[in-house]
Amino acid sequence: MADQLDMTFAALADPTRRAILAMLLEDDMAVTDVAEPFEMSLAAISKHLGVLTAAGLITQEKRGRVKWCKLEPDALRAGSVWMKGFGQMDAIDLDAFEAFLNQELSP
Amino acid sequence: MADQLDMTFAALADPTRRAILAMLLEDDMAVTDVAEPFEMSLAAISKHLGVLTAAGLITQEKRGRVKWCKLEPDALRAGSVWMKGFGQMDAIDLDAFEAFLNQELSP
DNA sequence: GGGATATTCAACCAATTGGTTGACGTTTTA
DNA sequence: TAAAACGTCAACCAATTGGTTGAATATCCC
Repeated sequence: MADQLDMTFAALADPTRRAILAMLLEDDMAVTDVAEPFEMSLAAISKHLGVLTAAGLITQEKRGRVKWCKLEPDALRAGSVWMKGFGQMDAIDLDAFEAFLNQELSP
Repeated sequence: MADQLDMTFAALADPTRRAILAMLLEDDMAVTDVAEPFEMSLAAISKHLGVLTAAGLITQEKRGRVKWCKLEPDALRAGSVWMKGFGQMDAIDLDAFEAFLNQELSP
């Protein structure tokens, strides 16, 4: 199964989903309002929100008939940290990083 | 078509490709040597390297019959910068990275 | 109750992805 | 010169992805 990093990066690899995250940065939003600026069906947006939710990048809470979408920026942490590891190699603990590499290599 | 962020994140969304990047962090490698630890065909690895090259995450240079693969860590910057827009990312530092490593290591 | 609103579900479709195998072109080595 | 090593290409396949439409499920309001 796809692990956390797989899901995080895959979720970010779509411009519609990145745009949704950017919108949610401003404020929590209902599904219908998230969908409004996009030229695609509500069902398509609902699927995108499902991908973002599965990746933990957003959470959804239903109040009445409205489902509110909320950004979870902490979920970006793992991915961001992984990326940063490639820019700061001179600064990090090499032994720990080796161990991390070995773990990535064993499926 | 797919823009730079699309390709960067999509390339990172596969554990084989992340493992390859991690290997290249140690040193430049020939395609055959990149493929060696994986239980899949050389052609499959060649395709993964193509995806990484298209995303700009690695470059390949042929010398003789050997094609050397080299990490291009700067290509991660666009994605890293995008993620930084999401607030808490500023808090990421060395301590966070080491904590991440330790957490990843305990099964 | 009945109609409008909010969202998802199910079936379908085309395109993409990640893998395979076998043939092929280069370059090195014996 | 012939064989081996390095790597890609082409064709194929199954599974996944991103989208559609239409029906279904809740919930709110009159």
